[in-house]
Amino acid sequence: MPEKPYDHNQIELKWLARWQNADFFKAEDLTSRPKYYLLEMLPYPSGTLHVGHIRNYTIGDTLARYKWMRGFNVLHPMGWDAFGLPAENAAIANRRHPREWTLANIAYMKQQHRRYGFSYDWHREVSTCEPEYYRWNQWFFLKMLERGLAYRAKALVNWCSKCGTVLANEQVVNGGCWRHEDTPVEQRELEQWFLRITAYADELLNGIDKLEGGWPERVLTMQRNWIGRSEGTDVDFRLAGTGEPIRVFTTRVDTIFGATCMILAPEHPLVARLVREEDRAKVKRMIDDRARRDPGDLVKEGLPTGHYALNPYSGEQIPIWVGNFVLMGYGSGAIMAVPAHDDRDFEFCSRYGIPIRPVIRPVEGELAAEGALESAFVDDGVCERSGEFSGLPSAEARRRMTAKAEKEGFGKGSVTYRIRDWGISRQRYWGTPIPVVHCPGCGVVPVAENELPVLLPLDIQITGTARSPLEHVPEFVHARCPKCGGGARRETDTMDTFIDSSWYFYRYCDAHNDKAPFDSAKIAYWFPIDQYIGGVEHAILHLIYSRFFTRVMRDLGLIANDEPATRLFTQGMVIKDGVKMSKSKNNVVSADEAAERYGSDTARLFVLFAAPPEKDVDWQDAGVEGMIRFLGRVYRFVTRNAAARGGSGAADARILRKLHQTIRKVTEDFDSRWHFNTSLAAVMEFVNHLYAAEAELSSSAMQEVLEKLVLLLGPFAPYVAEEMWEELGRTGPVFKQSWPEFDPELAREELAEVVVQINGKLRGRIHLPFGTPKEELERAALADEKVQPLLAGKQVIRAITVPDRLVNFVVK
RNA sequence: GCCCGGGUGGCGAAAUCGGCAGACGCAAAGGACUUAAAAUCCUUUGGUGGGCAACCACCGUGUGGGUUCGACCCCCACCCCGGGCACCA
Repeated sequence: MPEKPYDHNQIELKWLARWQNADFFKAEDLTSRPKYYLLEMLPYPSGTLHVGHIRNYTIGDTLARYKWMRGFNVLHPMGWDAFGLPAENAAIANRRHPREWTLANIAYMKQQHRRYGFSYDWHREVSTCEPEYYRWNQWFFLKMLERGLAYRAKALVNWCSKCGTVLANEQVVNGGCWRHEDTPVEQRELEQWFLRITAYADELLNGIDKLEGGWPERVLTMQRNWIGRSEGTDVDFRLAGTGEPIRVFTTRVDTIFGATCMILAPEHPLVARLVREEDRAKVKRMIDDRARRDPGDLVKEGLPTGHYALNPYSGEQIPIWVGNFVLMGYGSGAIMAVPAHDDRDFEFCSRYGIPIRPVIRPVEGELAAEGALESAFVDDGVCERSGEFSGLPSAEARRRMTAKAEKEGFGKGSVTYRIRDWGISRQRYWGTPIPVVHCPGCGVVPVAENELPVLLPLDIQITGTARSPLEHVPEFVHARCPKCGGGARRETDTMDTFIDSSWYFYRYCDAHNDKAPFDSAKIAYWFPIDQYIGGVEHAILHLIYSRFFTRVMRDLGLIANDEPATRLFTQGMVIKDGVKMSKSKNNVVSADEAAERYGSDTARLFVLFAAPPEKDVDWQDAGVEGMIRFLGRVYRFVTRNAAARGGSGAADARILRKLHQTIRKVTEDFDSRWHFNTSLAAVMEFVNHLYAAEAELSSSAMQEVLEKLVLLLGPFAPYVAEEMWEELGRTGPVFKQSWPEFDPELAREELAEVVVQINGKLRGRIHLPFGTPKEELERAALADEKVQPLLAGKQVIRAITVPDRLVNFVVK
């Protein structure tokens, strides 16, 4: 049969049409077949996919197809993270409704997904901006409210006085408003909703140990640091004069005799009272300034209040300052400054001439003289000048000093976390309405469960002014109080979109349930996720929130698993010309362009072949050409040999061995580290061998080789594999065939190649049967014609032999 | 500043357990086919030196040390690149 040219467009469009309405990738709930839940992070529907997205989904799709071929019941869903600020910005810029804009983007991107042959079960598609989805956000919120996991508190927000609106953090550019860069952002205090993630801080931290091995180490490290557990001591100093307590948290209570001042965060509640009238403006400036600046280039500044605090251990009076580097959100918002033993305090106190008093000496060394330190001594050591605690090692002093505080009631041992409660209020339109009303009589009242969803009104003008766009919609704002039936004002804040993505993967298991977020039995079947794939940029927020939601849902009795996913894979980016693809750099390669020019099979192959999936890859057109060349090479070979009469058969054994070695290599890559670049290299190498042996293969060997080759390529290049499968006269989609097994006997080389070294340098190779005993190996190595002359006149001191691999002679 | 990654040909990379450095692909050069070109197929391709040649010798995985019969791989110090965190008391 004559070969056919590889026309990728014709092939891909043919199968695209055939697959359009097929239900190929439907996952079955609750079967006895082994399940495999494979998930890629759902995208924000920004408008169009580029080849960076394609890489992410190709990694997942290739694995999904392999698992199908391995007989798994694969759940491979896709959805849309469809709420969010860009839709609102687009509305302001183009006068297009966020919903309309979002839905159009989704429709377009879905076609792009199909064009690439991604094997999603579209029956389970989830779009987070639909009431069918977000009503369950509201439901979870109510459950958390009932359990005290949702609460209101005052918090600072970014405010632009020109827009008259709240700014999201990403709308703050260099300390100014994104639309009015000359207008500095101010900090305003607003009542906001929070979720009590800190209640789970310890559990989230301890759970990390169990993810070890399944999640990348650096993600786990980032999460540990983010939670930031510190053990220390709360100590109440007393305000001189009134005696009222001022609490500080310290991990180094052993240094407390060296405290030479106390510093309050500018937002600390006492500051308003203690600071002199004429300094109020300075404090306000400190607060705004900190919000605007990179924390890196903030210079430590302070302001004395003129008041004093009493150290409960020494009775000493120390001055109280306000300092811009003290954080209100951590500990109690007040610190004791021990400049001799803390770098930050050292810097601050040096600047303002506050005494620096060493009270810890190195274990082997002298206590530094007062004022003699060049920098803080921050290590543990031995306490000195510390009253009854002098002479104690730091750790012991901490224990005894904490015990004393507890006994005398001025403090206690304490654990503090860096992680804060999750502020979920957004003064935005395009998000999930928070389901509560504000009643003048009853206060904050939750909407009844059977009243959900609180629908986001669609008739709205988005102008970018006012506290929140929803405030302009009277029929939304005017509500009845569920408790007393009187008039009430509906909450106009919407939820952070991280809520949407914190539990969407549960919804995939039961996407159309209108009675509950999902059926728990289905979750029990599918969960936990076997493999989650996404960008490392979500290592902290999305993945911690998801772990938090999972635990809340477990405690609500809805699910049994503690963690959402047993394995996580973070893939690298696709870059172009050495930099990240972005619209502003004008170097974006669109998914459409790649598919039209090269075909989606080729694009898929390139992103897998260019580097292992965890590394960044540079999109290079020349490299892509190489992949289309390879597919053409395979395609022509298969088509011209599909019905060939067959040759001598002289190469049969050799090629079949190579075939089984190739199957082994590809299978091992799938089952271990997903280095598809080496899998594909092995297949290419095999094809190179086929070209060399084409005339020497018997017809039966050829048939077997062609069939297995097509199956091997199936997960990587689904279109051309399907076409070739048909050319071979076979029916049924490739991904429903069994993955080829390799036979270790057939894959084995006849003879082992044993390397001969002299003093570690390669000098020759000998070929011997596998399992040749050591002595014989050495005898053969000595007899080798290349080795022999080099050993003449030398004395062999030792021979190191690795069976079937190597002999190394150590000579003098 | 701290914590992770990483540094291998002209380029992307491979070497999975301390045992043949550079598989596979790109680019480049040469050849075959063609009126010609494209496409395709074949060959060569880490560096230096030598040989008409098959080939031979030496050097070579960021730098400098170390461990080892043997190091891209392990240890110590340093340089460079990328990422994350960054006043968390």
